[in-house]
Parts: sequence; structure tokens; C-alpha cells
Amino acid sequence: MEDSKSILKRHSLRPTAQRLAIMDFLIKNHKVHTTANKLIDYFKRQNINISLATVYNNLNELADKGILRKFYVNNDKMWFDTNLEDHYHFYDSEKDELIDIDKSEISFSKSPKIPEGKSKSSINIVINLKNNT
Amino acid sequence: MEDSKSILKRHSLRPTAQRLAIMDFLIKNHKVHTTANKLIDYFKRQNINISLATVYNNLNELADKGILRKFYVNNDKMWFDTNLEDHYHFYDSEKDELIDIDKSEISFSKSPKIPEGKSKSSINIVINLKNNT
DNA sequence: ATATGTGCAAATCCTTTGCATAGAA
DNA sequence: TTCTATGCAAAGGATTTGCACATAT
Repeated sequence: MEDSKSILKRHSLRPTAQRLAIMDFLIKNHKVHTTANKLIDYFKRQNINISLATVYNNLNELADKGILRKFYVNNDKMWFDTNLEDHYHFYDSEKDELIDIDKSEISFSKSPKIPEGKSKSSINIVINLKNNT
Repeated sequence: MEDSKSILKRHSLRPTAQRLAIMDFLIKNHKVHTTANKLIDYFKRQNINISLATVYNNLNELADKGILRKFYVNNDKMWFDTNLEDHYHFYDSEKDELIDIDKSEISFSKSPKIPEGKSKSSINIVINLKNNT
């Protein structure tokens, strides 16, 4: 598997200590959902110090390069997803956690007509979960 | 059709000038999508002055009472929707505008298995639109 | 040596809140 | 009079930005 350093090189991003730490996290945790704050917390627990600004800058850069996907769920927090395949999500508000739904687990038998002059750029499906009583 | 005043009375909300203006807007524009800022702009154009705080307070109150639905789309803005039926949305980022998709326009032939101990509380579907080239 | 990246603090955007004043019951 | 609503300005949370310093090429 391609390592952090060569992925960065391939995208002409310098392999700084901070970027390598972020990339290593992403690679180690394949198909992970994270937010800037969750990442900072994770690094703090490991005594790695990366500033919030740097985390944001890097996540945004990686999203621009297509290494990550960036999106929002119901609330006002930015999520980053290392699963680049087409897929959807469950959102567990209790745990503030996303769970992947593989594209193959949802099929449509009827799709809406796209408005005149427009086309579909992406579909977001979020199934909000609640605890059973 | 029930008028603004009686709807407010029914929910024990006092018919202040500001609330009536907001309710009138919502009733006049059946199935409208709006944000706090869009509303303020609309009122300004009519020389009606309502503070942003009051707009937020009222929209939230109306959402609590079930007169409106409150939700977020891709970005970080809070939307209010007067269409209370089950439905989905197109999002036109060019115009920063939502378009309803009736529930009947989407059917599923396969739905994902809900995680253990949880159940579905709601489904959000947003189809992002781009302009044809 | 030059270009890029980092980190702090300040700035920004959207939303909420505290509190004094105004209005409805 | 009592209870609720309004509006301002301040506070809050998430994200971005400007800029001096540090690091990679």
C-alpha cells in the first residue's frame, strides 16, 4: 500500500511532520469519519501537537486534492470522510457518529426528474438514527 | 384558510406585529424555503423592521410548535421549510435555493439494514444540482 | 535562497443569549 | 399588573485568514 510520504509527494505537498501525522491517521483508519476537533483530540492524546488552523488547512487541502471528501451532516459541523466510493450515511446523534451505507444497500425504483437546465452533481442521503425505546 | 392570528392563538403565541408579519409571509408563500437572513432582507425591502434575534426566536418557536420544519443542507446555514409533508430536496448552489421533491417521486427498491438497537428517525435526501455546460 | 507550511491570535459568519424596555393579556 | 416578546449588543461555536517564524526543497 502506498505510504503517506509518497501520496503527499504525488500531490506536490511537502511531507511535514504535521501532514505525515494526519496522513498516517487517515491511512491507518481506512474509511473513517472525522472532524477537525476529533482529530485534534486524537493527536493530543498521543502528545502530538498540531494547531487547529493547520488541521483545517490540511484537511481542506487534502479534500481539494481528492484524498478526502468533505461534507456536512444535519448540524453545523464539517465532516471529512476517507471513503471515496459512492456511499451514504447513518447519523447517530447520540454518539455524534457517522456510519457508512454502501451504495449497493440502497436502490431506487423511481428517481425524480431533474429541473430544466440542471444536472445532478451529487446525492446526499443521511438516515438519522434514534435509540430504540 | 386559517389566518395568522388564529394559528398563533391556537399555539398560545401572542400576535405581535412581528409574529404576524412572519406568519403572513409563511402563509402567503406556501411551501417556501427560507433562512433567517432571507427573511430579514424580505422585510427590509418592505420597510418592515424586525430584528434578527426576533426572527430567529420566532422561527425556532414555530419549528418547536410544528408549524415549520428546521434543517440544514450541505453548507452551514439553517433552513426553514413550510412544507410539512414528507419530502426531499434539490439544492441549487448557484442560486442558493432549495426545490421540493415530493415523496412520491422517489421510491426505494432496497433499503439498508438499520444498526442493532437503533431505529430510523428521519431520512434526508439532498440532490445537489449543477448547471448544464 | 526560495517557496511553502505552521501556529497564534484576530476576524468572520451564523446563531443564541442576557437583559432592559415595550407590548399583550 | 403580570407575563411574554422584542431588540440590542455581547457571547458562542466553527471555520478562515494575516502574518511572523520555521521548515522543506
